[in-house]
Amino acid sequence: MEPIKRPGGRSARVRDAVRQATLAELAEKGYGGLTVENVAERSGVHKTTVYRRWGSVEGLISDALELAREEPWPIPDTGTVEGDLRGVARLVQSGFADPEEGPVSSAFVAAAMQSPDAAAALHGFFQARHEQSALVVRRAVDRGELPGTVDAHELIRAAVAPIYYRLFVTHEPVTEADADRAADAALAAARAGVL
Amino acid sequence: MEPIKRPGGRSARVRDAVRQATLAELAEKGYGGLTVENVAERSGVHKTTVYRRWGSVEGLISDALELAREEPWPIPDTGTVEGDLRGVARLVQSGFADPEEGPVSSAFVAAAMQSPDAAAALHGFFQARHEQSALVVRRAVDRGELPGTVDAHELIRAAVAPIYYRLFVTHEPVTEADADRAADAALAAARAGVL
DNA sequence: CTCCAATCGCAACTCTTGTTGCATTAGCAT
DNA sequence: ATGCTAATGCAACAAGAGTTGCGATTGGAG
Repeated sequence: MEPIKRPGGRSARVRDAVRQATLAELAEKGYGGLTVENVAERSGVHKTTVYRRWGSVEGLISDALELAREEPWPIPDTGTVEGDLRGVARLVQSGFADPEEGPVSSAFVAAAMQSPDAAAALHGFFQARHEQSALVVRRAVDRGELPGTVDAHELIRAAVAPIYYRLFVTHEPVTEADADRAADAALAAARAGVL
Repeated sequence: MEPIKRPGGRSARVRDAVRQATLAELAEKGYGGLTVENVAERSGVHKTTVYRRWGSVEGLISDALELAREEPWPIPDTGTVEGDLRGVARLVQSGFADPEEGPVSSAFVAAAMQSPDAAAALHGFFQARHEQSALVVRRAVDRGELPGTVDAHELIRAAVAPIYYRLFVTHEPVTEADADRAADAALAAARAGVL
């Protein structure tokens, strides 16, 4: 017989405890302050077990990322592309500005830069996000606001990229106005037929 | 008398040796593989000295960043905004694709996510880059290709942001076509008066 | 109910990272 | 040349991260 998993057993409890502890630690201390040992202590799971199952800080984050991927996203539906796209951009901006959510999301990005596993997990995460966000574009095409030739994913990328650029590359402050401008610019490009 | 510096003395030699070793290590092993001890050994400087003057891996990178900031950038001059903007975007894309330069630049971004000092240094670096790149926009305005109301820095940001977004956030491959498209989209937005 | 395999807890250990006190050297001033 | 001071080298140490072998516990199968 094949090795059977024990979805409701101790393993699952341990896993949930570690995941929760990871997120709590991340929210408190950010990526730089995340330690395998701290997570172990906080979760009540022995450090050896955490090392064996997750291997490292990056492993912990990769695991947490797969959780985050499942959560649906409140895609805005304002009736116009302008409003919807701005809504998406603002969702990104406010998410990182939030003192609880921000450090966790930032940690995901940071971890992905140092671990191929985390990078793959983050790639999947954003693939899902882009897929969900594409709905905004499809609705716009249906309403005749945009030509059917628009590349939905590319439009979304252009709408949010400047926010991430400011946050993680140039380290400039990001305001709601910045989010709106990025969305508007992407939309203008799409209307011009470039995206 | 005030403490006098010794610009041509041993301190300067040590500093140069460490800087060079840092860049070499970064190019070889990337950010994750950069260690104070390795840099010390490679540079021939004792590890205690490196710890005292640079403090940590992030300190080493911050220092190297201030060097990189000085280096001028080959701003393209093709005669048209399209060409110039695409040139800037391609410069970014090819820089990160380069097996020598890429890991070093990526390390700068990674370090800035974990150290306020490195973040400040990177902020200054990009401020300088944006300033240099703005020349492309000013020329375009002079030629009448763009309205004088264009925000040069904002246009540059929009032109390169999608590249960084792909590289460091979504971890998608980045081609020359992607760079061109980002530049074109930014330009279309600027022409529409959004930037 | 009993047994068995997988998983976890535990303690001891190693290895790497970073620190500290002191001796030594190099560079600049006089 | 010579003395003074800052900077470096050195060795020993402290702290923390990660590993390993073994025994204990868990939860499912028969």
